[in-house]
Amino acid sequence: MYDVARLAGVSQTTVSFVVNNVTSAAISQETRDRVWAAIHALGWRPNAIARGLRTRHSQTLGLISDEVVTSPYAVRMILGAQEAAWSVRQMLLVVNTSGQQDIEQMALQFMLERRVEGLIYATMYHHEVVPPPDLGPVPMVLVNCFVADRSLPALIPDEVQGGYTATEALIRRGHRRIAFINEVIPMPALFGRLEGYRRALADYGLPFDPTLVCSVHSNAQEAFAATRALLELAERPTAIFCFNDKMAMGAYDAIKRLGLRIPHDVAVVGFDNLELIAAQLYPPLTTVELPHYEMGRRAVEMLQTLPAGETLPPIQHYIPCPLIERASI
Amino acid sequence: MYDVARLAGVSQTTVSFVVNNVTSAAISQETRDRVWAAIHALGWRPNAIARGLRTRHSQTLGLISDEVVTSPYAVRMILGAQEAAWSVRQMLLVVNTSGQQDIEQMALQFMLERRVEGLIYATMYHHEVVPPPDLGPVPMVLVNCFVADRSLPALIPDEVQGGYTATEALIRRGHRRIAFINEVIPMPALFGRLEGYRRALADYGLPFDPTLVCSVHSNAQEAFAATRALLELAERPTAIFCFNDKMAMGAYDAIKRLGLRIPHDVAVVGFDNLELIAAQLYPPLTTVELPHYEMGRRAVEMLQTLPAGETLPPIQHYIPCPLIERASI
DNA sequence: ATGAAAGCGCTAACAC
DNA sequence: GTGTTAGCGCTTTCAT
Repeated sequence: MYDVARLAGVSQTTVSFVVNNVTSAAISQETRDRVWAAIHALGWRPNAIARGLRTRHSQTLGLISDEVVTSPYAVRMILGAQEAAWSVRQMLLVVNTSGQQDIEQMALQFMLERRVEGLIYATMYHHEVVPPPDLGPVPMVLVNCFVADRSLPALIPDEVQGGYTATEALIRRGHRRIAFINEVIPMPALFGRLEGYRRALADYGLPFDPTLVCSVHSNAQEAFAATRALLELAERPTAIFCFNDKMAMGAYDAIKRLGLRIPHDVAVVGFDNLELIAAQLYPPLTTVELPHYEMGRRAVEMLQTLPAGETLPPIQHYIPCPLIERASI
Repeated sequence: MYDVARLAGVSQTTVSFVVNNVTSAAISQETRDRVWAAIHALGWRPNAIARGLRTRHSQTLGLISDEVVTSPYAVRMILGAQEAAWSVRQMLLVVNTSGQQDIEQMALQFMLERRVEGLIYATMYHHEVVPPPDLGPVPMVLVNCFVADRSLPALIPDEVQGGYTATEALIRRGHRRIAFINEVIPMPALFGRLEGYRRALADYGLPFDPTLVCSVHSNAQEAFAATRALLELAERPTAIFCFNDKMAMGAYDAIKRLGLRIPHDVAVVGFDNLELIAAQLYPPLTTVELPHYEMGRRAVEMLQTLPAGETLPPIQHYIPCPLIERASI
């Protein structure tokens, strides 16, 4: 910067002023031009580290995740966060902990040492977490997870609304016997989607029939068997709501194997909106989207709105899960 | 740090020495303990920004990608890069450009201002690129892409070997009429895999039959049609090598629709190893893996080995694509 | 309209 | 074994 100043025949202060467009001390246009010319001539680039030291702003956000970075389920979360950060000239420091506590702890330390101005703690699937306690002075927001006592702000999918939306879509198409193949491992998604399913049924005056609801592990194979069983029922369902798209994949196989057509004979709706599956299946799968992009985006947005030094209110934000209509209902 | 020093009754230098475990000036164990005690008492944490300014090391690597971050194809690349960086205490600054030149240019500037010590430029699929010219003094390695004149080091999948491996696996199972449903849009993967397919055939003394090779867009639907056509051939193939897993998904549908069984009647091998598809398909798909994790890992590894200030030799590294055996052949 | 000077929090010669 | 001191490259107050 001194070199630039010397070449432009001004003080280093002036260079700083023109680079940062400081308005309080108006520099003449002619001087500005000289300075910029010198900058380009020298190929000088400001040193963000030095600037950060001085301003006490790293312009950096930390993103700690368990597996989310590597899971196709949720990569859009990173995209949302990164694009939002980008729009306010911040950058994202990411580390994936593979679920290991020690890595998580160290990652947090590293980020705090780098003076990140906010932290996002994200998980691959919606569940309860216990993040490291010592966050120092930086605000943290949870994405796709929450702490037991709700003492940290969180952005989580509105599972109930998602289950409701899926079921309602089916009901609106005239289906009255709607099966639900649920996940079997207890998790918020399981309870929430089931609750949404029941509420939709109730709201439309349809009975809740326990024989139409089953629980299996969420993979194509178990869903295949479950679908088969469902379709062998005396009064078989005309529509199946699958806990996720992987299961819908198995359901498709079972339905086709029985010579039935989708959606003519049996309608199917999934959950997750995994492009790779939903769009490639035949017919393309109507499904409910997990709002990963939106959660990532809002996470950094929340971190922005924070008047320096303050802490975010521990609000649990339920983000809606929109229906993505394709051709399976 | 001054506060810590005062509390421990030593100079600030001593604190620095114990924090950084400086061996050149051995501090007595008793002093070390006092210093650490003070550090914990005060909850002090070193400021990596100040340290970076002084040492001129940011301990940071930049990762610029077009879509790779958001594509399930390649998220493992980030994992590989991040884990490797982690093991040498570096962190990753990531930005996804969505393919926009201006974002790319700015991202590069931002990273250079933050004094990243190395750059990784990655793309979603294997193709030629023109990265921004002004890299400043930092080394860059390309991942999953290359520049026309090969003037930048690159890590790319060995498509030829991948195609060869897939075909060979089929040949070893006794297949002699092996179809290949290739991609239609010209790209290295298309040419490489075809080349591998031909070489394997030749090496095993099998004739190359052009009627067994077709080109379609790489989606399930077109692969469905292509497979159908292939299976209606007078002398139909007993095995199909699909350009990618999405296409294998379509091939599965077509084979099953014709009442044929996999792999008994027709064997299938894919490419990409998209867990989501390959493992969920029934039967699970044998496929060739794109070495994303490995490319990410090696990229940061290469950046490490660089004696400060030097530039990486522009070697094009072809990373092998291993066969992932499941149950479709 | 521009410049002098005082740090931001740390590292690393060098001195004792 | 430990302390003194001089920066690293910037921003920003206060003078001029």
